[in-house]
Amino acid sequence: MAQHSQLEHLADRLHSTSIHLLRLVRGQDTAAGIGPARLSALSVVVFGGPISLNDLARAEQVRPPTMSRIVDALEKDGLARRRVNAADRRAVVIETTARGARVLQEGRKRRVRMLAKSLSGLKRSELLQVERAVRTLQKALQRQSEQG
Amino acid sequence: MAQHSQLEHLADRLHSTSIHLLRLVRGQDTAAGIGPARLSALSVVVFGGPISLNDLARAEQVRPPTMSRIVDALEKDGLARRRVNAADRRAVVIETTARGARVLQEGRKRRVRMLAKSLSGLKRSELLQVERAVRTLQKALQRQSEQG
DNA sequence: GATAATTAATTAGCAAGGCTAAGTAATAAT
DNA sequence: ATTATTACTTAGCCTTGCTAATTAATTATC
Repeated sequence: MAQHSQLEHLADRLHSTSIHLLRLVRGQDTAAGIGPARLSALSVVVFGGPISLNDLARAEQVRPPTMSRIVDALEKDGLARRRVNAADRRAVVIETTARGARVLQEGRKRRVRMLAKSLSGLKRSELLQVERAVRTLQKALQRQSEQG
Repeated sequence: MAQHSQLEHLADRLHSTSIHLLRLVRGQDTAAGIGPARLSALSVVVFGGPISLNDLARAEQVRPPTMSRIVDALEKDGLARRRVNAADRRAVVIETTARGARVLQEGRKRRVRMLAKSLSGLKRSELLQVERAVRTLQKALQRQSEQG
């Protein structure tokens, strides 16, 4: 019972902390003229290389129509481009442009500057603690999304 | 230099972990017929008690018009109600209803069940580690949003 | 006490980003 | 050859963010 209630409380705080963290960086992202969904998708393409629309949607945990529109916007802004997959002409391959890679890095910089301001008050030991916890969480979340 | 790059990496992972965590619970929230913004605002009212619209907007880090519409939706669903502040008749006081408190608890349960599944693979020591990190982060984020 | 300035909330209207359902085109299977 | 499946897009809905402009109440000033 104490176990359950503690876990519930932790889940609540995790949720609320995530919400507030994202609201904090939101201003920076939109200042770049690129929203979080676009930035996140672009990041997958830049770091992971060319990828099909379906795979990108899966990676971002959104439905294909949603990703299709996000890619529309990225293309319109010259941050990514579609290419037909020659081997399977139903499929498209999404790849970044030089501009896309540059904008992504700038977005990261802005974001990290904002978060760094928040984290700068923390002691070295606290930073390490957060780092370890993030690694733990990522592992747990990934396991979850793989299973379903 | 190593410092900066480490901090940048941590910020990136914090950001991405937050996004993925929220996407994970999103399905559960919308299953309750209540979106994340409404749930979060309702939670402030339920746990913090009656509050003015402006203060609620500030607490949720959104603009008053955004909050006004969120409260509209909560009212329409019978989860909260507006009351005129007798002392200052420009202001409204938002308070929860019995149904609001109940729905919030149900939402929490659904969410915690989902997160618990993710966290259930963690050792007790890892849970404590995450708990400490969350507390640290909350402190840091709060300080940030107070300063601006 | 009347007028002006400020404050609290709302309304109107836009954009991003989530969804489902339905359509099109290409490939795979029968 | 026909049928089924697959990849993606289009159309249309909802939520949630914003700014600008409006309304109503309070506070400050003359």
